[in-house]
Amino acid sequence: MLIYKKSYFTSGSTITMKYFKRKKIFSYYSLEQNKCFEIKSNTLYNNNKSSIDSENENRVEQNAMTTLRESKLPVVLVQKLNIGEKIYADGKEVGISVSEEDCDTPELYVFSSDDINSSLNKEKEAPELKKDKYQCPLCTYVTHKKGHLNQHQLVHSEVKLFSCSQCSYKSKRKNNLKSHALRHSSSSANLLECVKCNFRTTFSSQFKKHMLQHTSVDKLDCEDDDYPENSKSYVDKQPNSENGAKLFICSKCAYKTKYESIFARHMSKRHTNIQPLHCSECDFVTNEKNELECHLLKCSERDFDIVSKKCLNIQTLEQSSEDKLDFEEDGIENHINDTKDNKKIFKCSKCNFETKYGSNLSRHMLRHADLQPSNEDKLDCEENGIENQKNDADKLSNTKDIKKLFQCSKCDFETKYKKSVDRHMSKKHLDEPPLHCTNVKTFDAHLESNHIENSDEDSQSSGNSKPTTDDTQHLDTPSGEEDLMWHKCPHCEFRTKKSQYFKRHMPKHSIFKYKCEFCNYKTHRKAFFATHLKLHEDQISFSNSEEEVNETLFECPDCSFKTKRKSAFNSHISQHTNKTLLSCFECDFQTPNEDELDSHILSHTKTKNVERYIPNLKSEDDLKIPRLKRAKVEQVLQNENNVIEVEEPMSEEIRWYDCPNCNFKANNKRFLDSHLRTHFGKKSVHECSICSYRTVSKQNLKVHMFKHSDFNLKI
DNA sequence: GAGAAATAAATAGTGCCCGC
DNA sequence: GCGGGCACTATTTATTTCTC
Repeated sequence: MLIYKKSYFTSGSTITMKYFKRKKIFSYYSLEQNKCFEIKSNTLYNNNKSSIDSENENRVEQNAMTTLRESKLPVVLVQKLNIGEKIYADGKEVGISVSEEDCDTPELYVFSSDDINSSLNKEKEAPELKKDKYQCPLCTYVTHKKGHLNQHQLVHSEVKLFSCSQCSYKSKRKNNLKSHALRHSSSSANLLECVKCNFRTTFSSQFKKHMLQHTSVDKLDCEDDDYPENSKSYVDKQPNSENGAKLFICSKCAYKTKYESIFARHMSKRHTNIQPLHCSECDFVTNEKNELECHLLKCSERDFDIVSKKCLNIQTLEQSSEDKLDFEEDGIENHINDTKDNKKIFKCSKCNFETKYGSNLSRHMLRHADLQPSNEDKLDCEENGIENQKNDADKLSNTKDIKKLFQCSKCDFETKYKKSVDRHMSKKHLDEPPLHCTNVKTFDAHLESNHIENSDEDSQSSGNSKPTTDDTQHLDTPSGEEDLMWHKCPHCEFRTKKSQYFKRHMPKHSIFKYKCEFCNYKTHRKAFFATHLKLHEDQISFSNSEEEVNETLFECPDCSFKTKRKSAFNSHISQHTNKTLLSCFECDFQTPNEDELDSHILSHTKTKNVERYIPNLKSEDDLKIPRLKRAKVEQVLQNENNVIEVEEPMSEEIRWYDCPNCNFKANNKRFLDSHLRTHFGKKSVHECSICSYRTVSKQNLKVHMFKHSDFNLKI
């Protein structure tokens, strides 16, 4: 998915602008207008993968230049970055170094000019709301110091200029890199050890936090009193010399300066017992009057913000009618309580699992990654996924009632498990007649005829529709009693007091009208589908390309990436593995997996001459060709003529191994296992001896085997 | 398998100080 | 007095560990 990136630097008076190949637009941030701009490029790349040639690239630059100039925006292209190059603007060094990684992308350009400088000058005034107050143009951050604003604006930049020399860590800020560097330092000088327990850390903040656990801890904030008792009182002026220049050296600390006035200020600020100024609102103390004034202003604003934000939260809850609608369905009271208490609930998008800890949710999600769900569970997950998407859109996903129960539609039975409801239904209500509408034979038939086919997703999704007379006369309670009766879905745990919401829900159990071509997502609502399609924006942008589309859905075992294109999948996988992609000589097929390449090449070998693959045989290592091809080469070498048509590999006698998770077929079990690792990662696969079930988890296999034992018992 | 807490690490806000 | 940088620290996020 394309991310709308913007980078903004004030320290170097430069602006970075990124070119998005797929969208064919330039994106940059305008200081003058305080917003991001997109500029379309007139030059279209070919669909061929290697089409970004230098000629096209230059044309894109020229077009961008022209567009920029015509737009009269304060940006002029200086140059495209190359690795290791310094950046100059109008003959002057701009003063920003860009890491090699960022330079290495052809999409990154740097712009600077006098216009920008003038804009920056304006920027000095523009964000200044009033004296000593600066606001970030990209967010709501406000500070009273320009330096802090500069530092803050690194948050909006993606460039990490400070790299750790010992690992891959990069930081936007030098001081954070310094903190990080302590991780690599094993010297005891940086290690803080608790004298009352075995706790050790290199972080002073964590050390202090730890020490608070020892209730009898002594005063910790005593840095200012740390001077040795036997140290003599400071000497006001202690001139010394360094390289011939006079130096004023502080006897109380390591400070030294060649300026007498500055030395005097240092001594007065750092080593004199002047009366500190206290904030009346908090514990803040300072020696400087202007600092106190600055703090007081901030302190009062902070209190106001806290109050206003709380009010805003409640107001927001009450404002949106659509939100209100969903609150009713999901439990508005719990939502409000959770919001007020600021208790975050992490919910699994594939099942009903909920936890207060994000880490536990991450761990739980591994279960879904390990095992392919059964059809029934898959449906449940999809439905929950739809609900969650809806809730995400309404920012309610984390605020639903923790005790979400499955309820019997015919009695008060409730349980946490859907299967328990099914079991309950089969035992308790199997003989009972189905729910009847007053006007139709069966409840389901009634729903189908009156509430599914006639439903209009678009109008419902807008939230403006009102229940028809037909709706209310059937499912609602008599006039005036609507809010007293729950409408319970017979297929799931959903229930609502509003017939219109019930009507909107029921089509979920009908045939899904909208099916995503990029993943398994299905929905009956057009609005949801449109929202979902945004997840595949990048893939959609390629929908008209000539790239071959595979019907199989490829899912990354390491993240949530999904795609129908094997090439895209392999390209993505290589990001995790950092492996070099192996290319097929015959087509554009690429894979980091040698076995998979072998398997793929079989599709070409039907009528191909081996010489095409191995034009000049040397040694196997030198050739670095897949094993399968090497085997074929050996056959060729045994032939006297050294030129032979490759044997037909697609023989009917070959046994094919089908992947249970996709349409992949292999004529070699090893290839299938290799392929299965694309579903399960690099873990070993455990197979069921009775059926085709396969999993990477030994424990899962054990659980699975109970199914067969259960089956045997029934027999 | 999951709840809960501890620990580690990254990130960002800000007080403080210094050079000019 | 201003701008910039450093250092401290609170907060957030990720990982590990203990326990049931």
